[in-house]
Amino acid sequence: MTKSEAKTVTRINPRRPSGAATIVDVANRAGVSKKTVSRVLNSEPNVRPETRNKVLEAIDELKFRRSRLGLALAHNRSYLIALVYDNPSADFLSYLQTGIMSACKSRGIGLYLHQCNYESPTLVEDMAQLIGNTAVDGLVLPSPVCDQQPLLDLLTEQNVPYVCVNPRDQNHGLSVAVNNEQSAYELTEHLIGLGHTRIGFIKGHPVLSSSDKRELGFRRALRRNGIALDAALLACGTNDFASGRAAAAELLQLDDRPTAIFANNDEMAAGVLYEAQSHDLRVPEDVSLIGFDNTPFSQHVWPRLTTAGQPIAEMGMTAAAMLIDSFSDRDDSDEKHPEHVKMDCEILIRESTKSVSS
Amino acid sequence: MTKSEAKTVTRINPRRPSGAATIVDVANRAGVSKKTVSRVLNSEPNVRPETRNKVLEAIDELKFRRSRLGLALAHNRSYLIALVYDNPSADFLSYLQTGIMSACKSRGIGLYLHQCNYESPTLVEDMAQLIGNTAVDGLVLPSPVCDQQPLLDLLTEQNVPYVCVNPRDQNHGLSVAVNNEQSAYELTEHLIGLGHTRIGFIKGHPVLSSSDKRELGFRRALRRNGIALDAALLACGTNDFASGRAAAAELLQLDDRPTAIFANNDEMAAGVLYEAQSHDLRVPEDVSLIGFDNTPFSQHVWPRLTTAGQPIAEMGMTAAAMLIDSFSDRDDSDEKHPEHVKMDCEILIRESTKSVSS
DNA sequence: CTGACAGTTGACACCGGTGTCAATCGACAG
DNA sequence: CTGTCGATTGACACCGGTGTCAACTGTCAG
Repeated sequence: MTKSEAKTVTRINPRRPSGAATIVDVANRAGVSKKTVSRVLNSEPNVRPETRNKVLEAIDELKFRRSRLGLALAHNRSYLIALVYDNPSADFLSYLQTGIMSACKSRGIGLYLHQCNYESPTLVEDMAQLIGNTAVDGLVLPSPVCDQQPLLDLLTEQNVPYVCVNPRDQNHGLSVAVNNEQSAYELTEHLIGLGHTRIGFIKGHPVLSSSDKRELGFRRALRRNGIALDAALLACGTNDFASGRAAAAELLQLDDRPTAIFANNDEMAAGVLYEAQSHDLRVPEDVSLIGFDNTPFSQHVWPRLTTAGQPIAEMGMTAAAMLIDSFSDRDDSDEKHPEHVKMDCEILIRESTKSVSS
Repeated sequence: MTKSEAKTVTRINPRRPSGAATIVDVANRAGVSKKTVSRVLNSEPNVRPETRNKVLEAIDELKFRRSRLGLALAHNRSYLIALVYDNPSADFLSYLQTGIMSACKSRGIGLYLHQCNYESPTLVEDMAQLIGNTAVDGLVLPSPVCDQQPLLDLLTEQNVPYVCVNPRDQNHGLSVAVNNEQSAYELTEHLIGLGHTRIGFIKGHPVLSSSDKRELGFRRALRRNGIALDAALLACGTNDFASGRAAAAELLQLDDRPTAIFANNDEMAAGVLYEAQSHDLRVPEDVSLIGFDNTPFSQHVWPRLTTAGQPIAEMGMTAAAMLIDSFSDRDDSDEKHPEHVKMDCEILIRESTKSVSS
């Protein structure tokens, strides 16, 4: 039966370039078929314990590791999710990545990175390429990328799952968001509780939904405490240091200077602090200061900034977990995950705020 | 010729789940074989212009995009490189990623992210899994991951290309590094030029090679200017804010206080500044201060810190370009890339340093 | 002794591309 | 008219896994 024997030995694999063993090597070594090895790898039932052991031994001896490529091709999915970001702060990005990767790791999924420009006309085309070429299984979209409707339309059309992080609105997909409005409200309440009534507010970058929401929280706190909003105390910024400085210069030279300033984020608060200190105004003695984000700056500067911190890593982890679980077959299908998760910021009262002494 | 016609139609593909067209769809549409489509995709010669156009049309009509999975399987490479990092600062990571991705993009390579713990006993095993499962084509290893010899041994044994960023030593692989020693030398020279002779130095984290190198540069500058090293002015730190504060507390309470402090990095310099300011010492009037890294903190604090900035994004771009080009087939093989690239930091003289006035 | 049936295993096609090799075609020299 | 040769094209195997289905085994009831 030389003929049938020749058929059984499917192929003698001359060691692939990488030198790693394949499922065929394992099959030959264990004296079984590819399919049986596959059964063992996937813990399928109906494999005789004796056979299973032979296969496991072979796997061990050859240091076999299943290739994600073969798996991917067979299942027509890449076992990869992509983080598509535009230009978040380095700290946000770093924590978010850590969170995402921790969720990925326990689920055997890899993380693919893609930087884009949210206002580029080629954004949709870029993403179509990413989906077409790389066949990522899903996307994590932090603000402001997740607010680009044409992009979301594409994903919906192509049936690619995604999860938004801090989106402007909750759309049909999944989302994880932080309660910006409430946190800004609480920070403002803190200032009011210290006796401040003339509070300057520096708006954030208009494209970020967090800017609107924080301003809403600020306004609600004033309203709730019967403090009229003075338009002169409202300055515009773009979340960067320079715009914070400029806004501060404007606010601090008013005849009736605010006794406290709430900047939409820590980086602008840094600008305020810089502007104040370089004009010999002391924080918090002359002016109290509040930021948002709990950046390293806010923790390291003197005085440390009162601010609010998002649970960024946790958001990343939750977002990735929701995303992956949404397209993975799961047995416990009764256990429904929520589609929209809202998290609270941590309010951090520090030395940059103080009661009005005058 | 019904027979040969039937043979030409290889298979009718009932649209894959993702809905995307495959090379077979294109082939059928254009009335040619898979192989011919492949030829057009790869710009191979010897395809009749007429045929090429038919194929291009079909590609266009079907919005066909070549799957990286098929490519990967056929070539036994993943068209992915991995960035394996432990715990760099968020800013470093963010800029590095941007640089790497820009080099990747123009070469059609994707970026895979992997966070690890450089001192974990499972580091090597983790990496073996990454290589075995994901089959990444190469690795970018920033310090201190690139200083783990067992890991490098594994990569060498498995023949996986890698590039080190800021390694302790230049080994057989590729590397991109910044001239830490020289930059620290120049910063110290700057202080000496301002008349400082009692200069405190706060060492960095011992596991990072940059710490040693910066200290060497500091010492060389003293030596070169005939200033004896006072052991009391040498403090230990671990590159974080708290250790910078602690070291500053130690240095600033000396009877013969240093007139300047050189902290191994900006975050520790932030600690020094905090400690000084909270004890009513003014920077730079009472003590000059130097950091390293050009972090946002150093730019945003008042006074802004004199520091040195690494060209991080450029380093990332160069590293990724070297790595990818090292394993990509290139026609212009005469054009040799260097294997070890050294870059210079930008020395940034700002307000935190001032001549000794006393 | 026979048939039904669950447990176990393997042959084969398939996923989406590329590499190899042979077949076909047309032009041109002998 | 025939042979040679380069240009063009397609059939087929392969990369590393999984899904489908049929075949084979052994046990047990009828």
